[in-house]
Amino acid sequence: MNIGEAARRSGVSAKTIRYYEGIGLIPAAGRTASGYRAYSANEVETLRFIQRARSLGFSVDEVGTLLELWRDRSRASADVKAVALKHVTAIETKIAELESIRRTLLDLTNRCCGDDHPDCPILDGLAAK
Amino acid sequence: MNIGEAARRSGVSAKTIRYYEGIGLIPAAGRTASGYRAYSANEVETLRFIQRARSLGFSVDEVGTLLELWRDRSRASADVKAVALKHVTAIETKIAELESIRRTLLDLTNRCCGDDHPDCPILDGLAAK
DNA sequence: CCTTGACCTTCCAGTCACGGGAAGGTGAAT
DNA sequence: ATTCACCTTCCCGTGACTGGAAGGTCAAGG
Repeated sequence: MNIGEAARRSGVSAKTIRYYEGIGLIPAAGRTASGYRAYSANEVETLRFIQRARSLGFSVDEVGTLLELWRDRSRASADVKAVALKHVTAIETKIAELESIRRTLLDLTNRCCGDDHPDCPILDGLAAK
Repeated sequence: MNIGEAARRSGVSAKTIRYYEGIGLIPAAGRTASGYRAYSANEVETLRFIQRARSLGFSVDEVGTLLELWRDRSRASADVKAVALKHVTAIETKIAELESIRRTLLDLTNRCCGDDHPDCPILDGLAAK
């Protein structure tokens, strides 16, 4: 299977597959006689794993760790859970930051009448505190 | 006032001030005879404005727009409000994404007992759907 | 047999918003 | 005269890609 087909089946773009190979996240794919990369169903499965992990916000580094655990049959599920829970904490921190920002912005925008006049509590709020 | 002092008073690092000057977000600062950048209280105020806007998650580009509006005495507050509300929408989208991810991850981690055994619903969830 | 078009290859550059660090000049105090 | 903190410009690296150039390959149609 060529890289384009692997990309279609995995949801990871050809460009990104090559990138993952370049940084060592996945081993270098086999090649046809003419130099085209060739992928097996197994490798596509790995790419799908990576795609799902990335879509859950894991960094490429964390995905590397998850891949290792995935391939390691003697892993402890506690190790996987630790990675996932650490990520959950990071996400919750980020959500809290965004909600704080959201509250501040809504407070400012609610106080701004938003008409033709120049007076603007939003700019005032940014200018001084 | 030297750049270091301006940095301390504005909360924007000296490195970042030079960067902002380089990309044209702020006009080039005046210079002393020996080539040091010199800042007035006014310029520090601008930097503080930028710092607050950035800390609310506005992109540097959006900050540029806000700065223009700030300096434009004939602005309509509606224009400012539009920028702010667009940003609020973007933030709310981001929050929704993160909460969706959080729910998925918590669902997976709750089903993973996290002990010495290799069986792991988290990896299974990433591997297939 | 030739061409067309859709593939594939490598490599370089750009994104965003900076931070690190090198190499060298300046200012003020000791 | 020296020390030391400050300043200058310059280029490189970050994360996770995406875009694009220049060129090779493959299968089908004329």
